[in-house]
Amino acid sequence: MNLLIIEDEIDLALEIGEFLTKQGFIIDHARKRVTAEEKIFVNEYDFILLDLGLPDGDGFQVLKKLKQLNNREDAVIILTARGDVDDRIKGLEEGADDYLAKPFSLNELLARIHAITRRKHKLETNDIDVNGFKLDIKNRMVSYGENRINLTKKEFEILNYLVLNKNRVISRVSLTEHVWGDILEINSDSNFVDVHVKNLRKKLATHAEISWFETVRSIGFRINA
Amino acid sequence: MNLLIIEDEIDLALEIGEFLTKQGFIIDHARKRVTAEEKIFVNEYDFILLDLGLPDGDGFQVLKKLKQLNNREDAVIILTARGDVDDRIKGLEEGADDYLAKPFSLNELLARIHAITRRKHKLETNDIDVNGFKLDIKNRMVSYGENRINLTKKEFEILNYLVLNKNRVISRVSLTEHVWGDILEINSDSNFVDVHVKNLRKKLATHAEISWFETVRSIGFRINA
DNA sequence: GCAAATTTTAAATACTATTTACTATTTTAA
DNA sequence: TTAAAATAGTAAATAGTATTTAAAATTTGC
Repeated sequence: MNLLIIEDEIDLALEIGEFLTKQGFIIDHARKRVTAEEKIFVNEYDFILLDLGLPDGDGFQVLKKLKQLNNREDAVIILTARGDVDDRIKGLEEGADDYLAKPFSLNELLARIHAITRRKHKLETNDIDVNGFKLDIKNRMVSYGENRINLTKKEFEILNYLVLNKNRVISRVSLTEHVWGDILEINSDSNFVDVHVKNLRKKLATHAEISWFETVRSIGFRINA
Repeated sequence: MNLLIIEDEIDLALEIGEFLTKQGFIIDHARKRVTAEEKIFVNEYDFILLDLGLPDGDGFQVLKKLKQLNNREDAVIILTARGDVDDRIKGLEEGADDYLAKPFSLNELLARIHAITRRKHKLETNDIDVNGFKLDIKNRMVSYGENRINLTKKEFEILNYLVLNKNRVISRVSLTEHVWGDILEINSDSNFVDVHVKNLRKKLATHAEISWFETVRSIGFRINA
């Protein structure tokens, strides 16, 4: 999953970034309103952490611009100063998914992210069952019955993203965007996505039949469940 | 569906072209006003992406010329610089179907294209029912009841174009234009249209009776629904 | 700083879609 | 009724895309 931090306090942004990178997230960072907007127009994010007080404008402006775009599912978490109740209310009214009062613990942030994922995909728990395979999104573990399947970070991220978007064709571009980050910086005439998909499939296939993990020719992949 | 990109930034045009080609679109490209106009006179497009700032003139001129032609249903999406509100309004007044502010994400473009298709054909959703067969235009999937039907790109495009123009006879030339692109570059004494229609019919017919998929002798095909 | 694990690149192979070329069948109209 | 035209069907050649493998580069964990 990819995440954009819109925050001018660089130390804070770096701290969050480092923590979430360890959790397998792909982090992008904008310090100013304009850069944030540029990034949002071009890339799609699973999560956006939005600080309201930016040097060149108001976080709400960014939120408004985002909401004008079509077909976007970026989840927005607003970062406010503690006690600033009005901002929180306004944020939620403008379509943010959650807010977090500064200072907050990184674990709290992570908990919110998982909560939003559950809500967005209508999950009861942090576990998802896909044709007998169990994905534990919180602990980033995959198993089939009693057998643990050791996936690398990229393999897990691919599976995770496809599973959360099951029954939809996910293009290679979109998969790249969410698992590797900013498309503009990626060498697109390589086949690294396919190689990882191959390795992932091989690991899964040792446990069961995986015809539900389809390739959609010339577009991308789809997991049927 | 075919689409003409009128845009002088070659990198942008190529990026859009590559993305939409993967989605099954047939792409044509003009960098200058004059070439764009020539192409419009010769071919009919499902969609035209029109950048306003062209090296040899104004995009509005192209739009005006297009609107003077009769019996045309090309949908026009104007590309403007973000913030240029006057141009958007003028564009819509001059008969454009939508506008898109640069820079934009490719998914946003695709969303607009689908929205226009729905509007143009008065569809409530992205699904069309044709005598029991279900076409999901967004995911490019066809099914009959619970059964998925795997169509190749060309097969899907043929069905899609005929279905969107149901109850009208579509000539081989017109079908060729919209599914294969620029007629001038196509070998017209070949029978590839018929071969694909044959293959498509065969796949559909395994699920149900398809007498509604008619051949109109010496002209083309018609889907009755 | 080294060894192991992971990611990326690159090239070969396998597979699927598209087009061509040809034959068989159907339709039309003299 | 029959010959010409149009369409339907088949199979092989070509083009395009996906999969697999292996090795190089990079990152991670001790």
